[in-house]
Amino acid sequence: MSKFYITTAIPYASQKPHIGNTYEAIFTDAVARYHKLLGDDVYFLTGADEHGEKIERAAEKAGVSPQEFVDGITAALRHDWDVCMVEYDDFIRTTEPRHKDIVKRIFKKLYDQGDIYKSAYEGWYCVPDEAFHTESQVKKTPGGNLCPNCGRPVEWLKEEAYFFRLSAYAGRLAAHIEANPGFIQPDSRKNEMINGYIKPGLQDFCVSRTSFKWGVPVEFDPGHVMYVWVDALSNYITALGYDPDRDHGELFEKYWPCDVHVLGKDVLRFHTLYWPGILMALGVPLPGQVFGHPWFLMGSDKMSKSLGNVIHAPELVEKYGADCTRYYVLREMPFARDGSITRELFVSRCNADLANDLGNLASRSITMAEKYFQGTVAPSAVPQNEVLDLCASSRIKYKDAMDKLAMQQAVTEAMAPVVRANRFIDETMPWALAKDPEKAEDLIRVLYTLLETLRCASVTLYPVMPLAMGKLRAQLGLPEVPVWTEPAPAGFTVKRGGNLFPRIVLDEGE
RNA sequence: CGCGGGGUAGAGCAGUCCGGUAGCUCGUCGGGCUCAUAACCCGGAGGUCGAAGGUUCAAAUCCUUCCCCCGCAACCA
Repeated sequence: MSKFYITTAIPYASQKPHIGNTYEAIFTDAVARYHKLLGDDVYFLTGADEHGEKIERAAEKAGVSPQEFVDGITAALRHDWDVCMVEYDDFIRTTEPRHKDIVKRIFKKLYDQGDIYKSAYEGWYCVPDEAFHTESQVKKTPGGNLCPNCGRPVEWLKEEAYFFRLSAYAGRLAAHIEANPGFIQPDSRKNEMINGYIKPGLQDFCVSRTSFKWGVPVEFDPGHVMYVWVDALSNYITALGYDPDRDHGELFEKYWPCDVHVLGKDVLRFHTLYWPGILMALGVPLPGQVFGHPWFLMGSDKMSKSLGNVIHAPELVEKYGADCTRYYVLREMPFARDGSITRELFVSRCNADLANDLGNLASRSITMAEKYFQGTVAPSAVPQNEVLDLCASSRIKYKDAMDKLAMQQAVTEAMAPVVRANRFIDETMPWALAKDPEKAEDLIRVLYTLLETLRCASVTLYPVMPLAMGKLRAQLGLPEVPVWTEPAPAGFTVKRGGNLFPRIVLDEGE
């Protein structure tokens, strides 16, 4: 049994979660459950990034304190994770003392050893937007430079700030990426990191601000609070009890280095450049893999509040259930390209795959087992045939895909035997076999094949749909929670329950 | 000449690395079956594979040029 430590990025608690944040949590949960299935000792961390200027301002606007504000957002996050069956081992909030105390000491240590130094941040500043812009970002006009966002004039400002000396680690980082092809996934993103950032030369990045207060204070320099990077990224080790000065906690010793950081492609840069830089400076081993997942598009448009096309996971869960929601997002998101979600696609996918193929296969198979054998199918010998061969080969392909985090491929593989089994019923016509007493043995083999196919699917699809697969397994007379090495049973004793996946019928106007 | 991804049947995609009768899912049309959740199974129709040129016996696939869409562009959650 090997250990497996996996994390999501910690969503920024400035607004309620949308399907993108939830997707990440579901994906990570599915990978974690897959490793539990294999028998690994899994630790799954998620949390919330609760500091920063945006939150400070959002709270002010809402008329509450920043802490009250993030309490509300984080409660919403945890609620969404819960209804989506995301079972994490720990949820870390960057406002918790256990995090802040350690982050302060990490910052101090990095400062003391010269990896963090004081300098000034200069740039074009838009006063109304309260935002800095680079030379290349501002719009140059004869009348002066303008803000790229609002079009108002910007002014050159200088702000005292601390910087992390990332440039000092560029060589080691490039070598590490070179030597570990799996470190950054997918490959297209890795190339982007190398060509876009490392080759042109890594620059030091800003780790403190004086323009807002809602953050972890830099204790040796009042007026400065930590800017996101050191604060937020450190959550992956502070949650495990990392301590820069003393012995680390038991969890850290057991689970670090992290096996996989799962995060959105938008923050891949910070996790593959900044974070390893910080870890190198601390003398802590680097994570095994950083996976930047793509995004969900609303049809072909970017999901955004201003377009008013944001989908929230709990809505889908309430209407169609956690299993369908999880199945859709995991089945529909490609490995390296953006996925698409609309109500129509959702309903179509769930009906076709879950209600028609999987649910219906379970329904017709179990019904026949009860009808022809009073629920007990015990073959004299385990049959061998094309369908069971496919179960075996799909299982191998599923595992390969899962190990590469190619979830869409894995789910498709898991479904292949289900599709084949439906055809098998038409080919063998068990209802005809049932009328001929001499064909009793054939009928047993057919039904055993069907039930065994369902069992195989209940194993591979368990990480995707834990609730429904648990129910299916109960109907098949199996323990609700499967293990990867579960042998094919000598026979089945089944009991029909309700439909696993009722067909979704859209109401008028939906 | 900024970087990356994409343009294949009504919709969504695979195939492109390693050229050889253009495939999958949904939809649609026709048929079959009756175990099942109006589900399942079989078959048909539907594509000049973004455009042009080149290499080749043969190009969605290789080369050149161009057009269009999307994302990123260094302190951005």
